[in-house]
Amino acid sequence: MSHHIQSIERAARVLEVLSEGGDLMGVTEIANKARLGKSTVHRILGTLVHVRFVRMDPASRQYSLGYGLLQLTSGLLRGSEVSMIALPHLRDLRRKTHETVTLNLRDNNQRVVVERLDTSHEIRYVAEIGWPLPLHVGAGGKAILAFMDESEVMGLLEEAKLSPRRIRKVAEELKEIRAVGSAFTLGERLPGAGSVSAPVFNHEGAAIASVNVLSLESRLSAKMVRAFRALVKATAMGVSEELGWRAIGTLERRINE
Amino acid sequence: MSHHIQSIERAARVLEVLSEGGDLMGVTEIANKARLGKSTVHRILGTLVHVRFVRMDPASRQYSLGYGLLQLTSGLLRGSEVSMIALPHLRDLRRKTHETVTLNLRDNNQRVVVERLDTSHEIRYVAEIGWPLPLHVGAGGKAILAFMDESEVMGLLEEAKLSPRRIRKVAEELKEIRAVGSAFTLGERLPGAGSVSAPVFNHEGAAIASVNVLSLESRLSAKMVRAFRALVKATAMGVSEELGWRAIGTLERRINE
DNA sequence: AACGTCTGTTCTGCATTGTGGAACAAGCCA
DNA sequence: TGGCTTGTTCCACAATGCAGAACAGACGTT
Repeated sequence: MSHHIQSIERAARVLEVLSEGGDLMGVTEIANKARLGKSTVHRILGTLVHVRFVRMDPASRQYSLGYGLLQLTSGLLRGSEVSMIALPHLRDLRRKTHETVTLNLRDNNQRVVVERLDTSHEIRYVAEIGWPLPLHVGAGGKAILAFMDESEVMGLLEEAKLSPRRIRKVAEELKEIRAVGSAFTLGERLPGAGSVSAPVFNHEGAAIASVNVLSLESRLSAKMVRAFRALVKATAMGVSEELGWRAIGTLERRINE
Repeated sequence: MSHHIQSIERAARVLEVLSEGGDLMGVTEIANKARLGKSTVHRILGTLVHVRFVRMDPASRQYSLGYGLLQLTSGLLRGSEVSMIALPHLRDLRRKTHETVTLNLRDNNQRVVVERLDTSHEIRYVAEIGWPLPLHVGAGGKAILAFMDESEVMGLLEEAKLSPRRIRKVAEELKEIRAVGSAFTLGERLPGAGSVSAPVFNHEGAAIASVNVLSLESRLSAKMVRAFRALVKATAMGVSEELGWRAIGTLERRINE
């Protein structure tokens, strides 16, 4: 059984620490936060600087993330077919809702925020680009979960160590989501926040993403939720169709499963 | 003399290959392009998947970049103070020019595209976010170079292995740029493309970035170039001032040096 | 269906490579 | 100047990652 390469895992730890720190950091500070030796971190930083993943300010000898990382992700971020197709639809959705709109992509047993258009409102819902979120918490996750294989969902929920009764509860919710075609949660991931979501299907009919409208409990009336549900569903369907998903029959078949 | 850590450099090579490939790739394909052994690449990929820098499609056993990288850069991209301050100004500039507008940040002896707002025109100028570009090629680089320390500039040009007469020519251009406060190049980096740029100064008066308007030779008249020069300069100055740069005197002093 | 030929994965002994403590150098503040 | 940081270098040891070859699946061609 080939174990993982130590130095690469450590380098990743260093990068994480650096990204959380935000500002410039010194070698010992990084070493402490990453729980590694000073000289080890020094050596790692040296090679990370060399490959431009980390940048060093020569004057203060402090480190921060480098632009080599940007170069890597530039392809990832806008290069993803789904993102590119979805973007105009998302803009449209924000214009209609005046709320923050996001696109989540499924990534194995989690979801990742890959696109975000901010509301013009003062108070904003937090959902940073790149952040991984669980599939079983929040509307954006459940919208995807609801259209995944039953067995896969169960395995995932058990792995997340939910109690049997919570699993039953989630299963109920997923059924409801399948029936309606959209998900709505209130304060599930963040207290005081509410979100409405609908799944995006690819050409094979797999739920690969979700379109979400994020708002605040205080701004949401029952009437608005109804309106958002319709808008989000329409948006997600628009994206799905452009991805080659044949709308007629498929969703209905799944809904009435 | 501590040399660089081999496995980290190799991991970086693998990530680069993956980012260039764009699509999903198999182990052997990656191994060939990175000039590494198959089993080595396999091991590296395993740990990169574990830290979420790489994602594996379990069905096809093919690899692509993972969203863990996005998480790292989300702070880098929009977190940069300069980017955040510049963005509204850039939007304004695009509205006025109807051309692609970019922001380049100086990164040691190169510059990096950190922000890009696309033109609505069909034909677009290519400048991907995250790409590193030389400082001595293109208006966006020269605008920065023109306001750097003379000795630093010379060292940089020699390191780039320019011939003495080319160095002289560039020095002439930089002088001209200092006199006017903006740079204009035609087809220097890309044939048929033209760009107009102006430097952004931080609170210490150092040229840390440039604002650029990118267009095509066929769309540019002398009159438009004049107009763009003024607009770009005004935009860059607006950003500089918000960064704490005191406009009065400083630029003029540098210009009349 | 059985074959050849691609894939990706696992194994194993060897030596290379990375490790970490301690020693060194360089700033900074009192 | 002295005592504290900090970042950097050194070096001997052994743990760690290496490469090649063997293994196992998946195609797809005949």
